[in-house]
Amino acid sequence: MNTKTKRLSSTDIARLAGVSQATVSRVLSGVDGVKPATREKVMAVVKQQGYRPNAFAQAMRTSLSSTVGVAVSRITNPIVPEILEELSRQFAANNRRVVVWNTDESGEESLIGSVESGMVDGVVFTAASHQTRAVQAALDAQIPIVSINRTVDGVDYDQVVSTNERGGEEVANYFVKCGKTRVAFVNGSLDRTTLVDREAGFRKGLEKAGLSLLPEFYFQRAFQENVFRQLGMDIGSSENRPQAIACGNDLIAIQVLNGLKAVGCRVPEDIWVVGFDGIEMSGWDIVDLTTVQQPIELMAKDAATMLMDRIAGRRGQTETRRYRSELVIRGSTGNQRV
Amino acid sequence: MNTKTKRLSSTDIARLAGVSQATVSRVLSGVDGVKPATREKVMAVVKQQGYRPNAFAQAMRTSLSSTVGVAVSRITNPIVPEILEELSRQFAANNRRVVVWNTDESGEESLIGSVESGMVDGVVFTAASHQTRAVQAALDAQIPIVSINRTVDGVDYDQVVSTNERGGEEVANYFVKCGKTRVAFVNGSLDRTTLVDREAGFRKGLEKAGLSLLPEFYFQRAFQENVFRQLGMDIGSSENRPQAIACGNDLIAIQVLNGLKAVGCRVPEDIWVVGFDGIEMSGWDIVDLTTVQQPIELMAKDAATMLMDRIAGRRGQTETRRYRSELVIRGSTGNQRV
DNA sequence: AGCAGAAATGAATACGTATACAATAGTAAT
DNA sequence: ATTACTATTGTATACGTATTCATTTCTGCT
Repeated sequence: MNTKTKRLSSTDIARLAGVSQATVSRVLSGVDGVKPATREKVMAVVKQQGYRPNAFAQAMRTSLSSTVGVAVSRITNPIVPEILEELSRQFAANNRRVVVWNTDESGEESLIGSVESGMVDGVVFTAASHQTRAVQAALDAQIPIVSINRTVDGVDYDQVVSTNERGGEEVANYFVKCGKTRVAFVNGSLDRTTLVDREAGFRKGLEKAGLSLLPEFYFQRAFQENVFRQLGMDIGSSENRPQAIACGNDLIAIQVLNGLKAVGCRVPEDIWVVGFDGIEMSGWDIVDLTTVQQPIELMAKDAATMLMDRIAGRRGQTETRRYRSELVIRGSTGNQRV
Repeated sequence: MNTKTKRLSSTDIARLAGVSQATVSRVLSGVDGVKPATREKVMAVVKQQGYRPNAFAQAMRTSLSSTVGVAVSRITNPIVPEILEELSRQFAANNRRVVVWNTDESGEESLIGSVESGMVDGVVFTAASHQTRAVQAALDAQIPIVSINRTVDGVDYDQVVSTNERGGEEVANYFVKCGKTRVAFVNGSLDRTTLVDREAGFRKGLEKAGLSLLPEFYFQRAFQENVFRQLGMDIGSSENRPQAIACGNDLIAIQVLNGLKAVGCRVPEDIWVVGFDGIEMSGWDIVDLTTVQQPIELMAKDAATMLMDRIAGRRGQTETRRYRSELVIRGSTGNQRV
């Protein structure tokens, strides 16, 4: 326990196996041109000594880190772990480490630092706001990036998006067809393109039906502890409340549900609520939230693949892949189909 | 965009600043003994060129990676992001990168690989099951580790735990004092010490009151999609159901709530439910789950600090820090205080 | 057996940094 | 001005790997 044994190097293995360091390297990197007998002899020593190549020396020599970064914000929004799970699965299956940055606080500095110091071979940006400088840093460092549900004007990179605007429109259509004409929209910070697009689609849908979103029924707040719950309470206890509320994402919708419940406003009897994202939780019996679902696992998988392909130099033009989102009708709108 | 510019090295900076590479290194690592004028001259070039030291070369030279690993399992359990958020905050504030391994699938191999190849300076293990080999790998590699709510017999390392057994006992006492004598316990995989301890405490509490946990009211399942929801449905629709259910953690409890709701069994009127962990969601109005709350942020913060101290060689004996958990009474037990 | 050519291995080197050691410039005291 | 320092900078080297180039060892064939 106290005997601080030094890590073995390929040179040590070479000495023990009676070969040169170059041969050890060749064996471990799996190039051919090594005699099977030699290979076995080396591998025996490697196994016996539990040797692993030093990742940093490898990275320095090859300028490849085998590490990718994932930038997330608000990791406690349940959609983030869902994305992370799939990304981790894909990257782990391809022998890549995953560095996660939570860019809420000082995270962006850390991200930029890692990118600029060559720590990562590529970065996945997930829907988020305060990462514009980091995107620029990655572009400057000529490191491949992919984004999920996130767009920055004026720069082009591979993207995976869902049909956010169309989804918003679909919610509006649904409301209209069900006779809900006094409708509200609750949104978070407008620095996230997903939220902007969803709202735009919703407004467009209303307008196509000859309606419009009344200013007193439009609410925009920065995401903070209990802000949307309070909003739900306000809406639920107001005399002249809307018949239905559409929300920028599921987490907002759930907080609104909390607020409504807190003031005894019943869903769906007194008011309808619709979310956006289709997080797993939305399907729970105790949540039962109608939502616009996006195939988030597929999107994450796609993003991982695109990034790895680009890192390997297997891609040309940047590309934007669009996934169709889908309205899933549940109890928060009385399970009412159109 | 296409001009693949090479990264600059400290040697390049040295040349541009008219000094030696060693001086550049001295300036950037902040050692004293550099004339202020020289320092400024170098820094000017560094700034102008946007130079950042190569992280891998630094790591190789110093054998310090400035990276810590965090091993999690079931990242979609909401307590995990809560822990990750606090850990990220602490580590980012100390200029350390965070590598996250999701050890559900192939994750453990990846973890072991990273540890053995010297990728990380230390590892935080969060409550989990299939990481025993990884713990051993870290110990073998003499890399500092800290665990949160996790114990492996026979090996000693720094730990942060909450009073899991005592919490379980407290739930039993609560049930008994409220006159609930026909009680059930629903647990997940017993390879997690938290779950084992909570169950043990619950049983102990019952026994102290002269009761015992009936075999037909003890349920143990491996965590899988809808397993606990199905269990909730079974319990809720059985003729001879218990008066109250204690669960190994909040996520299990919530799935049980889902199942109960699905079969129209009302909480708390028909049956009580209690969770364990105190995830944020448990306090939501639409969940309103009585639970044993642990100060998870404090625990995560403590774990991060302990790990960094040990990496810096500032710690002696291994230590176990215990945090008091606390029963938080909510609607799933009718808000009934004792 | 001798030889050409292929196959396998070894020797040498570079990656970019931090640091021990050597060398130089600067300073104060005589 | 000379000495004896100290402060500052430069030179050289090592970290552990992958890879180029040179060298040796095998083959098969005559």
